[in-house]
Amino acid sequence: MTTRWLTAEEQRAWRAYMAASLLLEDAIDRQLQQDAGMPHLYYSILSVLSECPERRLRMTDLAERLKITRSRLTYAVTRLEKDGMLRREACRYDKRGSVAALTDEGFAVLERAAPGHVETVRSSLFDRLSEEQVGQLEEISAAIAQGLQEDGARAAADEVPWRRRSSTACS
Amino acid sequence: MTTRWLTAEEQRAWRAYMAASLLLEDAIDRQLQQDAGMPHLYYSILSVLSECPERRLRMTDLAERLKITRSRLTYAVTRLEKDGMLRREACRYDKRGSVAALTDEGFAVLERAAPGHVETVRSSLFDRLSEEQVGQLEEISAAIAQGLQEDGARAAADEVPWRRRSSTACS
DNA sequence: GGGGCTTGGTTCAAGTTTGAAACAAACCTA
DNA sequence: TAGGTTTGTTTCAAACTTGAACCAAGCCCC
Repeated sequence: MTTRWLTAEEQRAWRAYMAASLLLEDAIDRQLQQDAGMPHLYYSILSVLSECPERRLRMTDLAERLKITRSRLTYAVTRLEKDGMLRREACRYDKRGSVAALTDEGFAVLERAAPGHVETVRSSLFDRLSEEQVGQLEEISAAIAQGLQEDGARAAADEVPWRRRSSTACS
Repeated sequence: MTTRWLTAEEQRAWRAYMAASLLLEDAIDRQLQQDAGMPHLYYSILSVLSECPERRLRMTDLAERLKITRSRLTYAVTRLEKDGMLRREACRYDKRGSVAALTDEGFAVLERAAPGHVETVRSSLFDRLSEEQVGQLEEISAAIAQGLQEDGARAAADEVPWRRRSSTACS
């Protein structure tokens, strides 16, 4: 199969997207590092926890929500725990499991950092977009994310085909 | 000033965007690591060089095009040079300067890796979007990138106001 | 033409990410 | 119920990124 190269328009879109996503992540990381002393991912961990029932969540679920690897999460949680932002607890149902629980201090830090963070997201992103574009961005992003998650699932299911999920024998 | 929190729609867009950009970068990095033995950024360096006159470019210009810090580039170029993908040359006009020049081997590696890379970009991104959405993505990205670059420039100009760029005395 | 700032680039230490390997608990299934 | 697989998490080494500090070489300007 001969390569389906990118059209001129696709190239422009791809390059613009690359530049934008790099610059945006950079701006946000810098702001949070300045004002909260942690990179964006770490802030997101606290943020997700803060919205969970009882402000706690299993490691795997947390990793899944944030779309990061478990090992990356382990490292981040270790640091956040050292800093007192959260605590690791044993899971009551599954002795293998480990649960990250936001501490009061973690919640306080989050509350203090949130306004600055939102302001950065707003001024870097939403202030530059029309209302219509916000909707477009959501749809585009959702389409991409959905596709890639399916891919991931498919790949996981396919790897090492020996006696795999014997669902209604699909040759 | 009270915080302008994100609306429900903005939150959805923001989360979808975050997920998509993480997943996309991951997918691309994984593919390139597999097939070309280097992460996306390193591939991009070769790619940019390959399109320059004489396949060479000054470090600072390269960093500027890729929107990365000089120090990050230095590290990457050092590795790529070790691997024989490019060579560092002295700049003829400016003795401080250093120029990265793509080697034939680097070019060959790039050519070999390009089809797989394009296929990944296509299947992860463009295959999921309508033609209209490609245009929207470009506009959205361009708006964000432009805004953030201006911010960067403004910040650089503002820092340490003592006797700065004495353009037509503003304030 | 000698300070003093700016620019181009690298270096260094500290922090983060990656992927593979290790472990242990849970889940089959013969 | 023992043995083999899967699942949840951590560990480890190697690779990468960050930001501040550094070193030259250019630039200015009195």
